[in-house]
This record gives sequence, C-alpha cells and structure tokens, in this order.
Amino acid sequence: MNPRVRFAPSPTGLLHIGGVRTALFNWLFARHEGGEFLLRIENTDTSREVEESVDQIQRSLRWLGLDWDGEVEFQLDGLERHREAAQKLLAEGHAYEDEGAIRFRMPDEGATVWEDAIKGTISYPNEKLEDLVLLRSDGRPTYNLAAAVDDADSRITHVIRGEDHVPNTPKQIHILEALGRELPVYAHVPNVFGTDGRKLSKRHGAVSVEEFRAEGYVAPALMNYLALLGWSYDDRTTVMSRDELVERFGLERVGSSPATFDYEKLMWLNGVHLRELPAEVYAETLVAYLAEAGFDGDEETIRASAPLVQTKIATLAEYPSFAGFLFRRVAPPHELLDGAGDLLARAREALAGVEPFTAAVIEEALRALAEELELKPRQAFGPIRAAVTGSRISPGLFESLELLGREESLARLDAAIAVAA
RNA sequence: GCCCCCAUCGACUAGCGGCCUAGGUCACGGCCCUUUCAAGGCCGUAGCGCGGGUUCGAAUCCCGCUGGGGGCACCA
Repeated sequence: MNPRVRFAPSPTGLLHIGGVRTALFNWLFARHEGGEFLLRIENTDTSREVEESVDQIQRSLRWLGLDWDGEVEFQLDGLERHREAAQKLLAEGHAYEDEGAIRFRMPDEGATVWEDAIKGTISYPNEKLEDLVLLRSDGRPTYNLAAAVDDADSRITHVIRGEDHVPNTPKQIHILEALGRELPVYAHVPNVFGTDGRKLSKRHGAVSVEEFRAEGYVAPALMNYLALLGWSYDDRTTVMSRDELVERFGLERVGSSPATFDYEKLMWLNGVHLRELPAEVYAETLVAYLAEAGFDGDEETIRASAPLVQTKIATLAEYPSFAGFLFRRVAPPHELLDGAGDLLARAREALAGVEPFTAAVIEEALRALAEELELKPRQAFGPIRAAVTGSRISPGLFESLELLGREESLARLDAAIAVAA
C-alpha cells in the first residue's frame, strides 16, 4: 500500500519555518515513496483562528514547491464524524459523561509503547495519562479526538509531525485502539532552534517562508537547507536539487536531536543554487524578484547586468546595493578619489576614444593606460571604479562601463574629476 | 514538581564495537588566482559533556550524573 501522509497545521498564526520543515519531510517522504501528501487545516479552535493564516500556509507551501494531493481539508468539516466517534466510545464504555463533556477512559496501569520511525522505541507510563475530554460540554470535539479520527478516516499511514506532539501520541493511540482503527506509524521530528538554543523566533531573523523569499532566497536553496536540518544523505553530500532530495530522502536518516538554524549556511547554499542557474533562468529570477520587491530599474538593464552579479551575490536582495549604480548615480566617498584627478582625466580621455564601447576594448584601453602611467591594475582601476560605481566594491569594471554606455561613463568621470580636483 | 525525548568541532552532520590518527559542509584563519568584491583552488584551527561499567577492544552497548529541549487544558 502506498503511504499517505499529511501536514496538519493549525491556522493560529504565521506558518513558522520549523513547521515548514515538518511539511517538507512529509512531502519528501510521500514523493519518495510514491505516496500521497495531504494538507489538513486543524481549525477546531475557531477562537484562536487567524484569518490570513490559511492563505499564508498555502502560499508558503506552493512557493517552496510542496504540492499537496487533493483538496485542502478542514478539520472542522469532520465535526459530525468526530461526534459520532465520541458517541461510539461512550456507548461502548470507553468514555463517560462528565459535567456535560465526554471523557475518554485512559488505562492507568502499564505503559503505552510505540516504535517511532525517527526516535525509536518510546514508552509512556499510562498512569500519567489523564482521562481526556473528547467532546466539550458545548459539543465541540477536542484536538486529540479530531486528529486521531481524521488520521484514521484519511487512511494516513505515517504521522510525521513535530516532537511537541510526542505526549499526544499515547492518547491518540488509545483512542484509535478503542475505536478499533488501525494505527499509523508515528515519526516525530526534532525541533529547530535559534542560535541561542531557544526556539527559533523573530528575533533570530526571518522565520516565515515569505520573509525568506523577500530577503532574496530562492525555493530550491531553502528546501535544500531545510532538508539538511535534521536529515543527511551520507557523509559528504550537501548540495542537492529538489529531485535529488526526493530521490534520496528517507525517515531512517532523520536524526533524533534538535538542530540549530544557521542563517549563514542558508545564505551560502542560496549562493550555490543561484550560481548553478542557467544564465537566462538567473536573469528571469532576478527580474521577477526585483519587480516584486518594488525595485525601480528598467528590465533591460537588469537582464544585461545579471551575468555580472551572478557569482557575486548570495541573495537576490543584495542586487540593489551592489548594482544600483547602473540605474542612478552614486556619489563616491571623497577619499576614494583623492589625488586621482590626473588618472581620472586620462581615463576619461582614453574612454572617449574607445571604439566600439565594449568591455573587451575598454579593458584593452584602460590596461594600456595603467601601463603607461606605471600603475598596477588595482591602483589604476580603483579610482575609476569609485568614480563610476560610487563604491570600492562592484561588478567587473569593464563590463559595468559598457553597460553604462560611453556618455554616462564620461559624465560620471567628469563629475569625479571635479570632486578630486 | 511529574512524565517523555535528546547529547560528536562555534553550527549542520557522517559514524550504527575494531576501517577513527573521528570524515564532510558552513563559519573562521592562511596561501594561490585576481581590476574591487565574489567565485574557484590548496592548506589549517577546532569536537566524541562527565563518571562508572560491559568487552581483547567503545564516539558507538548499559547505568548514573550533568546539561538542553518538549509536554503536563473542556489549546492545537
């Protein structure tokens, strides 16, 4: 039988990156096994529901490429089934009425033991299990009833969820057993922490998929990074495409200890994935990102500059500060120009005569100039770079000049010469 | 307080009794390349929490301790 898994967030706030990783593990497992991945919104607590949350969850999963099978399910829609289950348990003596609510009778001896697919054998003493409310006095089902019944009704074979659910598992096991339903395999994935060892939160940096997206991360990189947070393929493989992850993922290699989210490694990985993109795709990605970010610059120039920045920036968000000079003049700090008046004037002269105004010819002319002035390339090009890009750090100088065009380049040199003098 | 889980470089991890002089990746340091910044190449610093066992042999198995996390609702 093909496995069926589900990701079951509650719509009580923004979907957190830790939850996204849980979703990813479910998805990878399903796709690897040729099974199905369901999305169920656990909205039984209407009082805590955050309106926007359901959309945000779906947007996040879609952007990451975690497609689910079938329609989104809402737990609340199963209300009648949950009530029936509670009534059945009541009728068969597994539950009893208590102040208008229906409570499940938990065993108070022995232990509940299950083989967790990630953590191994877990044993939970039954005496610690309280008789839990199945149906509230107002008739609404509680989480443990609804979750257990839904998993069974959806024929979920593997419940892969966060480890905060470990204490719920024995409860759900007893409910399912009393109902005479089949038990799924449980797999509890460890937490994700921030660098201070505390739960990852806003103060550590981005925590929602949309924030990462806005910060210029791309989906394959985030997926790759998240997969590596608690799972490994072998002792040396780090960079993996979405297809490779699907092909290689398995629950057996998910670790059982919590992991710390490392923004620096994510950034590195993002750079790796960005560099691996074919030039056209990279340009496309950059243009789309900048448009969404509200960057003010013409598409043609962005596309033309894409190859100049591809190996230089690790997130798309770095583009404006790195290549912004292509769209507007940036005044260079005086110290970068000091004493370079003559050099800049000679460079202007050289560039005025370059024909055609292309990177290769420009390079030839400027190198000849440097040689003539007996300057090392770095000494000669530094001030020119500053004059044209406004910074000490920039894409390749010759390519940048070409992109800017002769007229604009000369104008910027003129301005710098005036300042340097 | 009680219950459950976890424990290898700063971080992510490989390791499932001898292959370990503990491997890979990020970060960090150095060198090379180089028009800046990157990218790339080479080299390096750095780790099995502690104490007992078991065994010819332990990072690997067992016990205790310590530390960390999670959970103890008519929340999910």
